[in-house]
Amino acid sequence: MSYSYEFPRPALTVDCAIFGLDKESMQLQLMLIQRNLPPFLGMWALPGGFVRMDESLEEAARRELREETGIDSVYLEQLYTFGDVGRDPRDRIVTVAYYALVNSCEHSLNATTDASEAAWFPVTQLPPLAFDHSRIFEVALTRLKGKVRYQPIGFELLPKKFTLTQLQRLYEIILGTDLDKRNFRKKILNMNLLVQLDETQKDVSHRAARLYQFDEQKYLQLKQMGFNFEI
Amino acid sequence: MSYSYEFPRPALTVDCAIFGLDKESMQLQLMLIQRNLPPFLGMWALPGGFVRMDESLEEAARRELREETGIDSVYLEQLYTFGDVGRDPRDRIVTVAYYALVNSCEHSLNATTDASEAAWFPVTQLPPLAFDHSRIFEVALTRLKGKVRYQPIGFELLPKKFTLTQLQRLYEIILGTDLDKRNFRKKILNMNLLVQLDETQKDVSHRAARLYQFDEQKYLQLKQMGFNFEI
DNA sequence: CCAAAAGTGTTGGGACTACACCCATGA
DNA sequence: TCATGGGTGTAGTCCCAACACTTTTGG
Repeated sequence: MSYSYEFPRPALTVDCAIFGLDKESMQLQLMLIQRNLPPFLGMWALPGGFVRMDESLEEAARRELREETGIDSVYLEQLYTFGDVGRDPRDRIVTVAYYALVNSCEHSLNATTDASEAAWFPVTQLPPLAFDHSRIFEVALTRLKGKVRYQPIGFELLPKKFTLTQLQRLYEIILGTDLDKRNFRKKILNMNLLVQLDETQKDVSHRAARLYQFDEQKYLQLKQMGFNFEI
Repeated sequence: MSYSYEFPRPALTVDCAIFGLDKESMQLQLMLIQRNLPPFLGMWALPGGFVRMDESLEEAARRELREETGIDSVYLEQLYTFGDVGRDPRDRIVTVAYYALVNSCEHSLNATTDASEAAWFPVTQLPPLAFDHSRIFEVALTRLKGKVRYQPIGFELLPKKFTLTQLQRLYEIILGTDLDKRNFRKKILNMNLLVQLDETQKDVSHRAARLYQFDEQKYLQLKQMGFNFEI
């Protein structure tokens, strides 16, 4: 192993695949920004940018998220690092991809401060993406589909208080299958991870559903005792 | 997003956590090399090195594996990218960590061509490691323990032909639990992923066990039909 | 009173766990 | 013949899937 300065260095960026859930259409959505610089000028891309020398990778991802979309403090997890030689036409650029889950699609976009256009797209109708960002998105979606089954990260896509039907719909959307209502409720309630609130839905024109909240503390306790979350 | 050359660049390396299985002791082992350059001169470290401009990350990992340990064509998977600011005392260095599974501890070391010392250590008795390599190892071991349950990667640690008892021991070692012999055999054979060979063990001083082989083709077929491997 | 979603139990089948003895082989 | 691991079946339990009707609320 030799010293670093003997070698030319690839540039290093972070990119974020940000997932949200649209309440109306109950569709999974991805946030994209429209590029205002070449290459791929005018095309849509994952938010991202160069890693600075004085910040960790996750710090860089959070900073870019904030700067480009106004999103702050969300679930964020490293996804994969993409470093094929030709993935950027100008230069050798390696990108550390993250994925993020946010719980209110509408809210976030108002906070956008950056000049570049940011918008949500249903994951089933994405525009062509710059660089290898389609590939990154696919890996992110696959990871989300896989992880949601054995880690309680789905809650990150819902508001703090939610109904069991919303939770079930969420899983149906992500997993792409229908779930039995009674079995789903039995299973999820038996886990003892949800606290039932003394509140109900408002403004619905039918019987209002009970609201629930995810109990992270209890989950951490149970996990240490060997409990396994599984949908 | 701006152009890359406006920014100073972190250096980029790859590091490999290489797991093997010692047949005699039936212990999980990690391959380390002894550093012959500062920093951490003389300490043990994961094999690794700088990523070149004309090779992908996985190519870099395979090249370092070959150069430093003589290991060629093994199961290799990207693990995680470590980029905390202070992880290298000299310079900002981001490393893309991989983990590898090899199926014959003994064999591999003879092929070592590099000057640096390479050796296997039981994962339960590792020496202090350079940089944040202990942390990388921990993440790798956690990943291995998690993944081995729902993906048939355990076979990568065994020779092509193996006995059911060897396979069971492997799982017991990695998962850290005892498994029931009859239940284990029923389960694994019911998956129809193993082909029974017309061969038996040699050179054992007791009844020789049947040899089996993992059928990758069948696994890929079954996976596409929605089959889920699970131990 | 109608529409729309909320909420609720039971049963059968399949999978998993626990468990103990005989067999083949080489020394 | 003995020591060592190889190889095998059954019964009880638990979990999961399948399945349909009544309740509440607002319009």
